[in-house]
Amino acid sequence: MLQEKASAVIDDHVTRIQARDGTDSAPHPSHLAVAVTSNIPSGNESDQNIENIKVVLHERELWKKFHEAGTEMIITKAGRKRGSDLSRGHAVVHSTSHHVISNRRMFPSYKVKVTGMNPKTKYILLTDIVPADDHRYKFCDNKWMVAGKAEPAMPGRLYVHPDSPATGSHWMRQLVSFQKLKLTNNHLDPFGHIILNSMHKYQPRLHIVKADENNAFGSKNTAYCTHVFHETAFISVTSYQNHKITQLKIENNPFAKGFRGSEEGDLRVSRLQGKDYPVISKNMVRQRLISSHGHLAGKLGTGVLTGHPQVLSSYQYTDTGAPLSNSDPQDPLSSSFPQSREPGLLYHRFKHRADNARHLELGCKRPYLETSAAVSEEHYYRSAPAYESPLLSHPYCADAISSREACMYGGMEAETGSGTGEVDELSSPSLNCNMWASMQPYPRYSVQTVEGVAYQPFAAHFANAASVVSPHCPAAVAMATRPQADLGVYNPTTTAVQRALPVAPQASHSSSSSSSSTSPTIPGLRDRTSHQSLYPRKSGSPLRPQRDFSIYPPQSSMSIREASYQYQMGLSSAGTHWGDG
DNA sequence: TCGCCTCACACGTTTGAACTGT
DNA sequence: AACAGTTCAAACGTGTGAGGCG
Repeated sequence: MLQEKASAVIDDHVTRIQARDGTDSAPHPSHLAVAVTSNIPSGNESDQNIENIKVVLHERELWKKFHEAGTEMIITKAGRKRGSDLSRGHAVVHSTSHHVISNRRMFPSYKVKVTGMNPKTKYILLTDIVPADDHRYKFCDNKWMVAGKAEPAMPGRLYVHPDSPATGSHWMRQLVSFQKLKLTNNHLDPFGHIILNSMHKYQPRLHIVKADENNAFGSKNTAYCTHVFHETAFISVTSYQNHKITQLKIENNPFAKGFRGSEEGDLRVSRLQGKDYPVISKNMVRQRLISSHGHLAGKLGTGVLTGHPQVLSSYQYTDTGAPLSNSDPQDPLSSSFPQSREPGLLYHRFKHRADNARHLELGCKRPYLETSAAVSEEHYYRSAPAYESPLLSHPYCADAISSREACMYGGMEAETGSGTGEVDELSSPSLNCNMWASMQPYPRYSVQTVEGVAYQPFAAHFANAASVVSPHCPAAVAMATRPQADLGVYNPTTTAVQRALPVAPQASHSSSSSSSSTSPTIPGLRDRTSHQSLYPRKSGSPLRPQRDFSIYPPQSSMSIREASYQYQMGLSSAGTHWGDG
């Protein structure tokens, strides 16, 4: 019954979104991420409608620094014990969560300032990380280049903010931090961390779901919005490729303080190696060499690997919803990262460049030369060519991916099956995480980008979620866990929904940081929120500044079936200009 | 040989329980 | 007794380099 209702809502919503397609994709002029509504109920909402919610990316300048250099995020496998602590003689007591020690957080961390919420309305905040395109990359010639087709997508997972659901006043009181979101490349990750493929480009997204009891699951009044900050896009790596990124991380991440200072850092390396003299790391030297070589190569390769100033400054879309490009002539990222599209140009251009890049592969990650070690860090920074930003938003070409694996519920499903995930859902009563929904294989959806970075539609996550266990946020769990079969997500109607789903941001890199989209109805919330007593929360409790929201603990034993609800995702977007703070 | 990945490591930061002072 | 502030060890997060693998 509920499912039918949800499907009906989706259909209705899709219809409206389709009617709107092509008319609302223009970037929103605001400097904030303004939710552009596509289907907001009229007359029965307060002024704080979901489309009025504004989200500002915290530390946007830092993000931009990384973005300009081509953000990389380390992904690792998990499950090892901490050898270093053991070696220090610490009495290591391993709790369940402490066994998971290797997965890495994102840095910069994903933190946002939210305004415009109804203080009394409850919202669920969650993030996901979706492929930004269908390419695999390699770092060559000090640039990121396309290295082929993307590997099948990892199980799509959601990170539900542990405070969810909470009132608008709660969210607006302070920064909302997704700092403890962790990344992994372990396809079988059982801890609920977000699974990514190495050397692939991803785009984090923020979703805000209205979860108050008057806008609950099945209600057409329930709304949500999606915010995307293009500067948070990154390429996942198992080890840093770009020395610039390494330096930025070291300089800005407190945990990496031990590596700060070129001389001190080198000395530390020396100590680690039992030497009394400074040692320049191989990576450092390599990067220096590549940097120098890349500079030359870049000149030699002008027009092939370097910037294309003519690339459009705003996203354009094909009739089918395919993004064109988001490159901004002023965005340094545009200059070194292969462009998949340019205004009026076709998508294959990307490949063309990749092919061209082969001619320059001599400069790819060559072994460092000892003589390069003589180059001081200071000299390196002063003489090295300005880093060209390798990270561009590449539109995702849904057609290009033909066989992404459907996933079951978060973490446990990766290799136990594929497709609906319903089986696993039934067989796996719990999950030690508070997030996650499965990502639908790309081919199942037509992805419409609104502002450039195309990716797996949010709805796909929800619609195909096999399970999510969130002791903190049953509603969010619920919305992400409804079996896709129930949702009929594979039918044409659903495809239409996905076409209308939110996409990457911005019409202009230089002026826009995020896009947002909204949808009016997200069925399934009422049922969960009305059972909050099962998950005691202090929805209005004050938060510590920049509070963390651990994806642990693995406490919930709520059955997956219990958590199975449907979510609907609507779409619209707003190109956004961002004012700091 | 090469690129990518895993693992172990040392070090710094964060956290929270235990302790101390008011 | 209650609360606030301090201390400190454990836990956690980090980049690095060696080595494995295909």
